[in-house]
Amino acid sequence: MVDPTEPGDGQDRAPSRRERARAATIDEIKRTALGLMREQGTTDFRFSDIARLMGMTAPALYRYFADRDELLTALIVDAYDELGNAVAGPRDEIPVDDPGGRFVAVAESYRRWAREEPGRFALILGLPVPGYHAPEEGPTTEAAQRAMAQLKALFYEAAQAGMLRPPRLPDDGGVIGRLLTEHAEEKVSPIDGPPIPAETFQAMLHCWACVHGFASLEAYGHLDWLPMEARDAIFTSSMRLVADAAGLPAPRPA
Amino acid sequence: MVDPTEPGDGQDRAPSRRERARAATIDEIKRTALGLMREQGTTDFRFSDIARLMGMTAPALYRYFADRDELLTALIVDAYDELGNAVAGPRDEIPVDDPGGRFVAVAESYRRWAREEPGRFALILGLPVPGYHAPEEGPTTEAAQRAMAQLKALFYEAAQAGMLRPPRLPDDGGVIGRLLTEHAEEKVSPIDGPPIPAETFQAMLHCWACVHGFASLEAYGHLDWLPMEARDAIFTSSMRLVADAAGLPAPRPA
DNA sequence: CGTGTTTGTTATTTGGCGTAACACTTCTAA
DNA sequence: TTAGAAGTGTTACGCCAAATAACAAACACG
Repeated sequence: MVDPTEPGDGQDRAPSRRERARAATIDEIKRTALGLMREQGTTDFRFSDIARLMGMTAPALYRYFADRDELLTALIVDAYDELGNAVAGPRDEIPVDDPGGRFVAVAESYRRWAREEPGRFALILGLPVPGYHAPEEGPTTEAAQRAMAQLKALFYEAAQAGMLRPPRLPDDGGVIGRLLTEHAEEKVSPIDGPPIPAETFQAMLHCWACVHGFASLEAYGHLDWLPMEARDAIFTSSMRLVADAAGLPAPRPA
Repeated sequence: MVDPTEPGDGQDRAPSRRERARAATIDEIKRTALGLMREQGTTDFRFSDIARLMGMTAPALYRYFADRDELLTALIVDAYDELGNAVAGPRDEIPVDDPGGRFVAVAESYRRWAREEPGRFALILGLPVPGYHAPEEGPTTEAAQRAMAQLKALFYEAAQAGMLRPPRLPDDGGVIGRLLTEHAEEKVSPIDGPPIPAETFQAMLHCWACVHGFASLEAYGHLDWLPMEARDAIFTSSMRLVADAAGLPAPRPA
């Protein structure tokens, strides 16, 4: 049985010795694969290399993952979750009544994660790995939504607290608002909450695009010609600007 | 001889019949590879597939490219050049005294190119293809700078024409300006022109990051859940905002 | 027309993915 | 305690693509 679902019946009993060993092996495989990705700077890795590093032979890995795609799917889900955690952690260290500061925290940790994990960043937010076919409607999309929800939550809280000015973004004749409410109502709302105003949603996308642009340019080395200090300063400056444009109050100085 | 350099001596005589045939074959190989990339949506392609589509056998391709990396390098250089042309064309259809409009034209064509050519976009602005090792200081960096220069030129012209307000970006204590002038003087200036003020350079990076963020999110399908009209409207709105923040005048209505 | 170059071929090596068949360990139940 | 089932590993193998070697045909040019 390779299928990791259905751990018995519906009940979750204490994991047996074997189950623990299996989980540990799965974890070691994933960690080894990540190590290879980091080492060679690509999303490519060889089953045989993973096995060799673990002191096993390649075919043994197929006891744990049906094929390369299944391992990749697992890595993608993990990566989304970790990116989500990476931005949620620093965000939640800033008080809720400082949404500007919370946004800057999210932006900075998004960028840091991208820079520290370019391979995994490319895995989830770049072009799919050659030959990889994502499972339809699968766990990857859910994981992506969970990660995205961390940013949404920030704006939602700010709106709830009444700390969100109307954004500065032009919406000639309310076209965007109409389109968003017509076609994508359910996507616009964060999980478990009333809808964000369309204009705020638009502002959030603007912020995300800008953060993501910096993060991906930097992750792939396209800003290497700039000294790190300058990159830091420029990034922070840009983030303050987009936060302001989105209607967030200026971050409170720490 | 596979080495494409040294076409005789320094002189460029009329290309002989054989040279023309060779150039045509090289071109066909590249076009076939691009077709495969577009078709399968990845940066991966098989030499054997290219050869089959061309009615040849795989080893014949090695007469034209020493290995997969050499073909990739050629494709990367081409892609940079075409991206540069793709943004320069629409830009130059807008009058020089409308730099805001010229920026929007650049942004829109950058985005369109990314959406239409996600594979090539990933090739140049994403994570390197598995196993690919770029030649050091090679033709790829030069091509990248040529493409980037198209955006620089826009800001340079606007500054020359005195149509550039100081950007709205905060630079506390002029840290960014100092860093830029200290460390990256030559990179800040466009080719063949006096230096752009550091604050304008910063604004340009802000614009680029935002354009690139939208473009890459969309190219890899992360905005597919939004209807195209909404994406268009939101993108345009964001571009107007960043252009304004960068000190460009509002685009003149066509 | 003969010689050397270019461009193609087929045959072969190398290396990774994935499967098959088999061996050893561990858990479970009579 | 012990037989059998389930789980985990192994070696041997088939397949496919990259890249090289050795060879054959077409072409350019004296």
